[in-house]
Amino acid sequence: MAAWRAFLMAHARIARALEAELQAEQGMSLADYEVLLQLARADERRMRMSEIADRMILSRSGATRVVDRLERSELVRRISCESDRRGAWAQLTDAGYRRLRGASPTHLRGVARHFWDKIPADELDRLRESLESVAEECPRD
Amino acid sequence: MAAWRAFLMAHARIARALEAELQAEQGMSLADYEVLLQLARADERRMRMSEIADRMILSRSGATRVVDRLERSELVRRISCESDRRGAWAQLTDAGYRRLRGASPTHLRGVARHFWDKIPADELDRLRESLESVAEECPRD
DNA sequence: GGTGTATGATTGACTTCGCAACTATACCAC
DNA sequence: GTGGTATAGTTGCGAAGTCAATCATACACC
Repeated sequence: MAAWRAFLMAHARIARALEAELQAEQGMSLADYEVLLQLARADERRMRMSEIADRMILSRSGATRVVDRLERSELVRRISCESDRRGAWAQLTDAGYRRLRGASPTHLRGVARHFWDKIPADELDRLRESLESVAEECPRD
Repeated sequence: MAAWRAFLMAHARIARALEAELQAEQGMSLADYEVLLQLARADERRMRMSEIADRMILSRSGATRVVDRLERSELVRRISCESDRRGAWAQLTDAGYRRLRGASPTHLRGVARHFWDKIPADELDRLRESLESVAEECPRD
């Protein structure tokens, strides 16, 4: 049980610290950052709404609202899907890409300081494996 | 970086699953459960508001509101502090204790199924150590 | 003892997110 | 094609949490 509490504790503290740093230095939320990052890595820098929801572990309405916000800041644009007219793509704009690149040093430094650096390298790898298997087998909705 | 993403992923999925199960079977949120649990373990089953905020990694106003909710359900009562009249205790009521005991099997089963059981016992221990050190050294506000 | 600052808790305004309901489109069966 | 069901996304509403401001009390210093 101690491991579980440590897990919750670590998550809460790190997430809060990263959020605060990103907000202070870059005026961006962690959620927004993560979405921009996923989009930047995606093919043609675009993803379907539901894909965003899945990767972010967000409800579908949650995805709608994140993209709403990002679209208002012109970091992302919506493109309706040709092949399935119910669907929509969210695509990273150039401004969005620049914004992401601008913010990433802050984020990477934060993750390093609060997470990587505290964990021995060999343990980091085992930890990744364990957590991946935990996430993998967890009910997907 | 993969370790960090796995960490986020695992947290999001497990927390969501536990929340859903607890809500479905016991009509209780995870946040409320955790507060009741901390209170049950505390001396005289009571804690100061700010202590609750710290342990839950919540803002002070957040703590006020959780206790508001629990007080409305009569699972907790507020007692003004004798020695520092600005302060307040939140104390678990008997009903609150029964509610906690009623809900704990659901929660424990969930943590076991989604977390413990997926991680080899020896790794679980190393993981706890790593995460504790991570949480420990994280800026406390 | 009076003044100034720090601290515990609460409140109001706001943001974010989930659920349930809804719309629009796709797909399947006949 | 028509009807029924499933899926993609959005929207209204409510729940929960934050920040900044506020109030009351404590504490320190002169």
